[in-house]
Amino acid sequence: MTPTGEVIEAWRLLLEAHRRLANQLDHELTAEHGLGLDWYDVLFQLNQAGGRLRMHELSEATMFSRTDCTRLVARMVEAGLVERQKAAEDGRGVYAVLAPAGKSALREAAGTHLDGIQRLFGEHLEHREIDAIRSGLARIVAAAGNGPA
Amino acid sequence: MTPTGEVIEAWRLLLEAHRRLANQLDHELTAEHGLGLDWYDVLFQLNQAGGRLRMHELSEATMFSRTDCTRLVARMVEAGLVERQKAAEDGRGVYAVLAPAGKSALREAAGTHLDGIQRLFGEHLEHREIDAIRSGLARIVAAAGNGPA
DNA sequence: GGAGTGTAGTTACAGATGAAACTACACTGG
DNA sequence: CCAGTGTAGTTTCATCTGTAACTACACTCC
Repeated sequence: MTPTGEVIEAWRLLLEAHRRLANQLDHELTAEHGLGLDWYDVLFQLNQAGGRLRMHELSEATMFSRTDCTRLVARMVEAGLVERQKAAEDGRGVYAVLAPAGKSALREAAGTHLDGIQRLFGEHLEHREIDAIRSGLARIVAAAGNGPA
Repeated sequence: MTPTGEVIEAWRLLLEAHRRLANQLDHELTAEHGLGLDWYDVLFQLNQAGGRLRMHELSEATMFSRTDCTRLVARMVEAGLVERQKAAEDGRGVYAVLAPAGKSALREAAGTHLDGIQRLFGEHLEHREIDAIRSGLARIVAAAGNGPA
């Protein structure tokens, strides 16, 4: 039941790598485009989904709480990057819709961000390591999704 | 400069795995021992260091801000898990010292936590994947440590 | 030996955060 | 059709968080 030292080390490195890179990427994005990583993620997910998502779908896709999504979207509406649409088919529902300004903001920021990912992350990894990370973490994420708790 | 799709996928999986597992591990620790992951980390680092650390060393080891360390230690002193000692050799300095109650709390919580790491993380990884994660992320962390920013 | 610069730690402040309460609408069975 | 139960989203609240100012002490160099 107790993990080996290698497992613990791997987990600690994952924690540290995550914190360092997330901070760095967030700073870069904020400095160059006035966009936090959170806003980027919202724009990215909306774009991936074809331009709009129900609030709870956005919440799941971005891994932000529903509370956060409400506030995030509110501010991004202020900034003109996103619009809100009442769902016609469900009186309770609301769509977050990618606005044109949001789409162009995403396009601009994507360059910086992808660059950062390559420079801070991809560049240091051998191909077999990338594959190992993908396959291993995919299994972990899948297992955590169904988990008993 | 633009990362491959595999690199981006690896990065996204790292983000998702981190968030899911950190949440889950924190909940388990809180539920079973009334200890947050943050407190655990403080106790763990103090123990690793032989029982005491200067505040700024604790900050570096745990990756919490100095502000957080001040507050974290204050609360843990309240709870009797940690003690504060003025540094004799430096009038500005303060040591956070692992109290006996902290040591036993750590010992109890460690079982739960290591178990969780194995169950949620280690168990799903093949040995070669663990090695790849360790070597790759170690290089990344080292590079980020010196980074220009 | 004391002015200037640097470091350790705390505090004040402003903003972010999630859990839980709350509102509004949807569905189901009688 | 309407009570009961469930889901979508927002708001409230209590707490946490980092940045920047602040206090206190240390070191250096004249």
